[in-house]
Amino acid sequence: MENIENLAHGRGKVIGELLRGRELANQLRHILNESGDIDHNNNTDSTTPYAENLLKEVLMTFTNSLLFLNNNNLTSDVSDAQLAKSEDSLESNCKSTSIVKERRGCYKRRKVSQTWENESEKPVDDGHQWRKYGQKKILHIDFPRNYYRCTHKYDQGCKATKQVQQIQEDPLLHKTTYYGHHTCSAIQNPEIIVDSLSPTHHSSMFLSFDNSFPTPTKQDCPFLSTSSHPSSTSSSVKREECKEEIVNPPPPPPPPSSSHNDYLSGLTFDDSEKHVTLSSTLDSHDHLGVNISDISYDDVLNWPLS
DNA sequence: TGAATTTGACCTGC
DNA sequence: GCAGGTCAAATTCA
Repeated sequence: MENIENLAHGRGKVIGELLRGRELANQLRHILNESGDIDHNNNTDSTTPYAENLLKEVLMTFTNSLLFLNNNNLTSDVSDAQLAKSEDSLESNCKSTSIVKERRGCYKRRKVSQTWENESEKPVDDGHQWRKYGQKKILHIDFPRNYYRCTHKYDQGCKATKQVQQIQEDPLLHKTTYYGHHTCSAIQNPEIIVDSLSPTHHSSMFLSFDNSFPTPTKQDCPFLSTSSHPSSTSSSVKREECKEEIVNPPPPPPPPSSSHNDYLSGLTFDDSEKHVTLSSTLDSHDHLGVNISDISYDDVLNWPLS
């Protein structure tokens, strides 16, 4: 038992380090972008493709490592059906809304849910809008735990919540635990512009963002969806599709609206083929072949892993 | 003035 | 009975 806890703790550390590495690489990319070393629109410097490829490889290494760890980190102990069942039983206890009003606190307490965690030096902006609904002092922990729910809990019935806890051993670190998945269709500022069709970069994907690091506002853009829709060539259309599909945030639990759940067991990029191949631990039909023109490279790089 | 946060009370699971 | 999760009134903020 203790070994398991140690393993989990060690993996958390590794994930934290990888996240930091990816973050630093992103910062480097941002700096290069600002200095003009990587100019996707006016790329005449012969060193630029090399630097860019290096950055891509670094970021890909971090991402793949995180994916691998994350794939083993998801704690979906209970099926959606079981969750629904338990929720139904709880709902049945709340007879009517009038009673609920009288019985303050008649709520669905989360018993076991699908969770995933993230540690970062500061609370991460995962692109979703959260509203704080509680703060609690936890036993033997100096720092209070903050409770957040999705802003669209009531207007869209989004059940996603998260808890943010400063880590006692390292107060600079914040551990964010996510519960449930977003069913709302609102994501902030997913300014993803896909420029994969650049004639001078037929084997690369180029992206630019209106938003600047470290705001990871596109994390939940679900390139893991089956992308059954026709490929889009317009970046604005791409953004809309992202908004439409954020009901399926990648690493987290399987979305209810998708027949293709996204517990990845593997992910490979093939620039020459412009394809991202996603392997799922689920049924064979869940193996996804997704045209890269539908997927932004940085969607992968900014997943809320761990 | 509406939205977000704070905070004590309430409720559930163990 | 205790600890933790959620509610909702009060308060603060933009």
